[in-house]
Amino acid sequence: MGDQEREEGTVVNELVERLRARGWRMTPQRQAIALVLEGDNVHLSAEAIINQARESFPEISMATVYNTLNELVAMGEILEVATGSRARRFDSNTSRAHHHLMCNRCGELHDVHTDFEGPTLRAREQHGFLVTGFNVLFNGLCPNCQALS
Amino acid sequence: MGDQEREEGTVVNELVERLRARGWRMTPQRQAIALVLEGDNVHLSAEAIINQARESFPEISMATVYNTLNELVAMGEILEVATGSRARRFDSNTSRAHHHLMCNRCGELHDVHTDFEGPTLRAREQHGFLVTGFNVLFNGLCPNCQALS
DNA sequence: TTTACTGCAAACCGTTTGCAGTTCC
DNA sequence: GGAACTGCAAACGGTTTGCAGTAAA
Repeated sequence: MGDQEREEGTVVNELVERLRARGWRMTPQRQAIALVLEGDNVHLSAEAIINQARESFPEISMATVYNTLNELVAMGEILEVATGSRARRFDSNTSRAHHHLMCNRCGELHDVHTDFEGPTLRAREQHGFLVTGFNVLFNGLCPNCQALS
Repeated sequence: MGDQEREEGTVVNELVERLRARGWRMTPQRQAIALVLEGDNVHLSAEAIINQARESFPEISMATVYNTLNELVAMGEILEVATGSRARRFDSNTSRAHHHLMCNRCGELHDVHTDFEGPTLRAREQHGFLVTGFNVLFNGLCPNCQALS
């Protein structure tokens, strides 16, 4: 809170600028959401995004947040992480391909960058698919949860 | 249907035998579920499992299927695949570590086996986690969906 | 002024649960 | 006989939707 100061009602935020450039109407709701999504290691659930967005725009509704998140995903401005858990997790880091590390216990997520060029599937393992990419989900216990067990 | 014949009401199925050995009561419901899970490349949703189980035991209820699937996952007899989609997908292949290939369009899943020993995270990328494993999800278009687009 | 966007609240979907009744051992 | 299991149906949590009203451009 407060890292991003408002200047006469306008948020300084790269995502806001990109959305404006795409022709989006820049409502205070969308600015609040963009503010939450700013940063390098943001992997929030929709609920967490709503709660944080309410800090700068208390009246924002779930519907608006979900609508916005879905549009952002559709246009590639944010990513969805396949975690296997019930609630979706959104990742605002689209600038560089990366993978994820998740805590089995509390669900904490981190971006990770690996050395290798990535696994490739031999032709016989492709089952006729046109393979377009892959994601690696590392898992383990975060420092906090190690201490607890 | 019919690959696995009943012999005087008893299903011949390795999973059934393992569960019996674990002290499970072998109800017809559980046999029906085990029958569905038999095979090498089974990646069904709970709904699909219910529907297929009803072919051999029509009265089976959702509650029983979900209860059973959850217990099977908890005891490691089946795996859950993190696909990022809303409905869970269950994988009955626990005999050999493997990864998955999913169709972006229709959600079809395949087991895949990769050459490499797997990505490793340099210490600085572990963020203090105790890393216990990883899963790779390849994605692309299955043959069917390639033909459609 | 126009039409994109918002909030409400009800619906939705996959999953879980409490409980009374049944069945396996 | 008794504990383990089942089915029902209601509840749940996360997400989506229709629609009437509001506000950005």
